[in-house]
Amino acid sequence: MRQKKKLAEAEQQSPTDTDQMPSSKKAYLGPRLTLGSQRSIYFCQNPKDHSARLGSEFFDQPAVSLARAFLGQTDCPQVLVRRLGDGTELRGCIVETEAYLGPEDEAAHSRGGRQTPRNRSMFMKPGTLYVYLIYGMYFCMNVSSQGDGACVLLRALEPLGGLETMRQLRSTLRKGTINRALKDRELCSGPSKLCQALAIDKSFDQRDLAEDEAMWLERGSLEPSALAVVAATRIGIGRAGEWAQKPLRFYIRGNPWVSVVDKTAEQDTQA
DNA sequence: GACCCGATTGTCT
DNA sequence: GACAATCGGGTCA
Repeated sequence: MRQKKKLAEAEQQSPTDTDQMPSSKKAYLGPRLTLGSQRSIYFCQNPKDHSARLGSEFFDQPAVSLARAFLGQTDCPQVLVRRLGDGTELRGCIVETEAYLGPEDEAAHSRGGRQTPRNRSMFMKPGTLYVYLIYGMYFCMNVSSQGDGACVLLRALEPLGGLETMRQLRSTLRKGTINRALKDRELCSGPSKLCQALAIDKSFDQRDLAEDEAMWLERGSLEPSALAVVAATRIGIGRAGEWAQKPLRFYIRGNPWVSVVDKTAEQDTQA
């Protein structure tokens, strides 16, 4: 497949990264905090390489809890790190997620307890990636959570590092003939956009986010966002009946990298 | 096999 | 806001 070939090429080469952190960040998240002695039970040391990597304990919680934990409901937004074949690291903090609860959830691929080769990773241990192809051309990335067939969809990232590489990956992989330069906020503001920006494809399916060498999660270092998380209905699941109405999408209020803003939900969850 | 649908995105009007 | 793109996976005969 052409797209797969491009991803393979991205693994091999990436441009020199000299980009800075987006300037609009401070406007809504306030000053950065340093980690200092801040540690949680989820914080683990990996002497091999990733000192701030989150371990498997972090992922071992129910889907709703994990979906909120990615956004830093109780501390700060977590950072997804992708290391390409040439050593380039792409970083972005998670600003939007959706929880899929498993067999009971009519919107989940595991509804009714369906277990197929495609969604097998939904039933694997918490922290396992579930990557699938949608509409024949896009990938979506989930992280399995506690609970059989339950997982969390990563919908949007706020890019923190490697923006020029992300821009190149997005421009190369996306559809359309007009090759205008993408704005920062167009890089990772959607489940498939972030997969393109981080060069994530089906080969990541069933990998363990707690152990993988090419991608991991780090404890974020921005200020806590406990009061800024909005709970809204999930996107693109109109046929899921009453489950389509449940507030299982979570995002950081006011964050410009969120894919879809729900003003009604924001009024219902006034900070 | 045949057929239908989709946890999306980008373009056009 | 409408709609096309594009194909793997699920379902059914």
